[in-house]
Amino acid sequence: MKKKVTIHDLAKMLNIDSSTVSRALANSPRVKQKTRDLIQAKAKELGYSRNVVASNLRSKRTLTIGVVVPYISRYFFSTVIAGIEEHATENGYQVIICQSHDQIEREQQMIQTLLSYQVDGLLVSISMETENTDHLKHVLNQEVPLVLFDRKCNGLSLPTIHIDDFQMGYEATKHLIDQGCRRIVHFTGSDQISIYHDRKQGYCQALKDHGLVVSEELILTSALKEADGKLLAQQVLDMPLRPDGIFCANDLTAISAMQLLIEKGVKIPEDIAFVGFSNEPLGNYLSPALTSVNQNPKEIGKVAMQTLLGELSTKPSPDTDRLVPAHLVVRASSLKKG
Amino acid sequence: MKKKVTIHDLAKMLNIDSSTVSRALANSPRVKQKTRDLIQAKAKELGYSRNVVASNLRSKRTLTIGVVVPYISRYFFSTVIAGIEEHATENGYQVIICQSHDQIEREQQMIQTLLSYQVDGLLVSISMETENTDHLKHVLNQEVPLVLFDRKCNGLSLPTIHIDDFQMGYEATKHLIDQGCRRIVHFTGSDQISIYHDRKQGYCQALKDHGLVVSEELILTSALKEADGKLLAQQVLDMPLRPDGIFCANDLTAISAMQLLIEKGVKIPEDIAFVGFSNEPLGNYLSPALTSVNQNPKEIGKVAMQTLLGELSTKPSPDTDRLVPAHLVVRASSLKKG
DNA sequence: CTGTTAGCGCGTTCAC
DNA sequence: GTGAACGCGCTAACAG
Repeated sequence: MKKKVTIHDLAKMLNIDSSTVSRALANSPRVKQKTRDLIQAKAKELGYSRNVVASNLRSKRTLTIGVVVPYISRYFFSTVIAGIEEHATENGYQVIICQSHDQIEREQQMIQTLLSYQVDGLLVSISMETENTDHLKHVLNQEVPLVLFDRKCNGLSLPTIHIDDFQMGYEATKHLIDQGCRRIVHFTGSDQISIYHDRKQGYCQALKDHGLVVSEELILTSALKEADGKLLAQQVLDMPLRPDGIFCANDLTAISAMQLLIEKGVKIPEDIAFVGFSNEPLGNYLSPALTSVNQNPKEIGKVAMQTLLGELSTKPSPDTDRLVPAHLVVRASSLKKG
Repeated sequence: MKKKVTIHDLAKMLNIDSSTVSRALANSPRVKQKTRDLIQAKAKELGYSRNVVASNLRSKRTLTIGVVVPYISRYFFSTVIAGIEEHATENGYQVIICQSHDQIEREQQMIQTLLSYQVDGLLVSISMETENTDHLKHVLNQEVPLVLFDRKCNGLSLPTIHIDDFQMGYEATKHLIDQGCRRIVHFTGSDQISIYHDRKQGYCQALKDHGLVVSEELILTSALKEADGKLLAQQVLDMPLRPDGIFCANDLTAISAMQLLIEKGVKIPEDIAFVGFSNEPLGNYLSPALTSVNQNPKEIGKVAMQTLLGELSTKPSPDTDRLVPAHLVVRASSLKKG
């Protein structure tokens, strides 16, 4: 019913110029306090609301940032987004969220769309498929700040927020060793993907540091999809010499692997101890026998947004990477008694 | 580096008018195929990308819809959003997502912001606190289509997407009765909130239809926060006559209630059978003893978006509510053997 | 088929 | 302190 009220409407009613109204609404000190109050009162009275689209066009900033993640409904990502969103809102920024479905083509298209929306900055967790980085370079050419999180990008030097994957791989493995495990399997993903690469390196280093040998047949590589968990677990059960520990570099896979083990009557951690990555709230409930690496997704989101805000204000980006502290969540019932 | 290319740049280079360029890029048949091709080729060559903000200002539509949910990181909502997003993208719409944190104040503010962004439509799951609906009326006054999902709004007649809560409450309770339960507790929320009201009605009706009495002391009301689960479960254990079935009208609460029961050594379903609401992937993993109502969140998102698209094209909104089919997920291990 | 004109609503000069 | 004028990039309306 009510037509949209513009600053011109307000101006006419008060017999002043629209630019004054504009300034008053922006609380500019260049307009007398009295007229400011008057204008703001009238604005509220008429239910005026600023047309952000017009404002954006003129001011060439949208106070909007774009976020691209593989899947919004994965707990890790939705929690990262919650962190981003909270911190963004506090700083007056809006957030537009897109899913890439882990497909580079969609990722490229979404980023292009976000750019055409004139977003002020971009927060991206690149897809598993992403090897070609032309679309990311394109973003930089447009001088739009870009911060990555979770997944690092090989070719390009970009600020990236992630946990210390090497360190956590090391700690996870050390935990198993401390529990008395001597034959520890590692489920990993493509070595091209740096998070998996690094976690594996941490695993290897921990073994070496504790006088254990790194054996290739204990390192099982897969796409780490949910279904892979059961396949991998079965592979472990079929091994002639049964392993006594598993470190899985991925959350979904860890869960489904544990499922199979439990179904098959394997006692965890007595028969095989298990360390996975966190998939809260699953990790909280699923199995008290699951030790996991808590990646702190909300914190990752917060730090990512902070970093982007930094880029937004000052051009120089000194630090390339920022590590978010992660830690092992060990439950009493996940400890071997022996 | 590269400055942003505008249609004027293209126009000058090709010695034609900018409006022709505009039409060509919109693939309007009013431009000769040949010049269209020429222009589009040049556009691609120079890396032109339409300034959507300017376009929106002029065309008075943003092809953007706003979504407001209590918490983005809850599985139910993030999955609804995934459904919305998929269907929106397919139809050329962008999605902006906001969290209300279940606070009416934030909800009002977010909706106001989205309106100032000139969104073409709004999809809202109202907060638990929402009783005053002025801000929703305001949306309608602005003639912006508004569709609710999950939570219904009492005062206002608005298209709302939800499951058949009465029916599911009935089925859940009937399932317990069929398993041999005779003393069935119901965890419910505020009777003001229609989903809880309806689920409770279904519970009551099922009892009556099967010759059981509705007993007030078996109906436990709380805010249904996560922490309430444990409190409620303890209450059940403390009852002089121990119940043999529980129907919980909420996901988070169901999970934490089960947790406590399991901790206390209660055998589910042998001692007490349990039906909750789905919180996938939790429901899949947590406990094979948990029967739950699958609310089909992705489908809810899809239907919500469809409904909104309908409102977006044709003004009349005939149907006020749309029910999304839900169903009980019963696992073999959740059946009482007796 | 294409060009011309005139804004969309707001922010930013400049003068005053 | 305030107002007039202009332009952001694009598109609707009307010519021709």
